[in-house]
Amino acid sequence: MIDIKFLRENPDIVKENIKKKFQDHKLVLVDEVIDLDKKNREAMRHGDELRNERKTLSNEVGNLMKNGKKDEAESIKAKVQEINAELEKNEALENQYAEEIKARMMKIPNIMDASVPIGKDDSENVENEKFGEPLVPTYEIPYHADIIESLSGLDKESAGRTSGNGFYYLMGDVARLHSAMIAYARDFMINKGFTYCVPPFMIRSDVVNGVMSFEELEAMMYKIEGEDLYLIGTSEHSMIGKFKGQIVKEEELPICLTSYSPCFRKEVGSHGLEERGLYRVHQFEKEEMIVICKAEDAMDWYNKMWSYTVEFFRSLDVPVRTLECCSGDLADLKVKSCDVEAWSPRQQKYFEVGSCSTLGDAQARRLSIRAKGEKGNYLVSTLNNTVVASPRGLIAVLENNYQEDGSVLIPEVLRPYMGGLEKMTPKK
RNA sequence: GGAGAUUUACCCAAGUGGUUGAAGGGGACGGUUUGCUAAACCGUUAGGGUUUCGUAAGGGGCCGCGAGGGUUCAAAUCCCUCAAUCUCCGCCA
Repeated sequence: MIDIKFLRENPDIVKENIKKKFQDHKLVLVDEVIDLDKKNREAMRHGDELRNERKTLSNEVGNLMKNGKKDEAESIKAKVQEINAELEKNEALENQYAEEIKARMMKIPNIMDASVPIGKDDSENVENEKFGEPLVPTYEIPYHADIIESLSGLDKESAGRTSGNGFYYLMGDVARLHSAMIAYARDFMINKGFTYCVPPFMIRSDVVNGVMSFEELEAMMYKIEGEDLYLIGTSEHSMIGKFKGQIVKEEELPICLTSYSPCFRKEVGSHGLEERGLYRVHQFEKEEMIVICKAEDAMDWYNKMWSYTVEFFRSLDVPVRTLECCSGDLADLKVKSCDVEAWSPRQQKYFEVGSCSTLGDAQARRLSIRAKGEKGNYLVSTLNNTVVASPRGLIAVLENNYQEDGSVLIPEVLRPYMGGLEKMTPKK
């Protein structure tokens, strides 16, 4: 959500930005908003006048009553009732304009950073940089679910019975490795100076509506029956929601938090669930990082944040690359975003394990998150990024550390979390 | 889950229908006094959103007493719904 003042003063920039995102059908929204905004301000001014008049006259009624001039008071009362009738009509108009403006503002995309590459869709995303040598082993790497099964680490059949498709039981050492990664990610971020946080795993509808659109909500969120609660799809929801309507002190910035949570997703979107694997599932666990900072520091943090994820995966001997979201693939709320992708030696290609975004002040405007500074209050910038999500991160580690004999080496940094175990070997 | 109490500014707190344009403390800040500090005294300290006038400095208007509705000529004050906090009971890891 961009600033309506900015739109008022720079309609051409807003339109140019829409064109760069190949959303030409939204161009008309800009002029509509300008027109509605004008009408709305007119209505507001009229309403203010009426309210002012009512206040003055009501006070007069009080004075007249005190002095026993009942008849005069009655005639003024009648006058105020007329004003109220008009005010009611006018307020309906004010509300209508405000709603129509908001509906359009929600659809107008955030102004992208100048560095975002122009492209129509995800096929035109741009590889920024590779980290680590993408190894092509001389032996075949099995499908990740088969690796996990060979290590007696997976039971999808039982999960199917208890919960249905998209769920899984992780078992034994593999389950432990999964938890080890999350725990290591937590400590990794704490060492970067982030504050660790375990947030609520359910949030109310007003928070959900603040962090995502209705369409996204329908596609992702599980609702608790009979309660005003949703299971979170990522801890970003509760972590950013934490600051909804708040004014933080400038000296507290930047706020750097790292949070653990399970994540629940309906995944009713285009891709759907995978039959066998653990790549796309209804439930996973994630270590997340969020930063709330001043606008001028946002780009520095953005670069630091994705590089933390790169560093994290490199410490697990997983080759990665960063893939920048092109204009057409960039979500409307974001200023700039890139995915961190891990190398899959089986598929000989990279796959997404994390996503780093800077949203400028758009999210803060929507949720009203401000900082109190010397020159007054201002909207903060918000950023979020994945440290690691598992099982997806688990897949990357298993494939990249798979040995010819079917065993899997445990990356050194994870061994302390595995009771010193160095290697997982198939039972048979 | 049940019963009761509470929610006003940085903190405490007065305020049950009409100069509340929100009292009074505390704290903070500024000043006087002072060799310095403290004390005392004086002063300042209600924000936030938005709109409008003005080149600007600045001045108006509207909203704002947990949130949202309602009653009324008029709401911090009366009514309803919701949320949070505290106490007790129940239940439970």
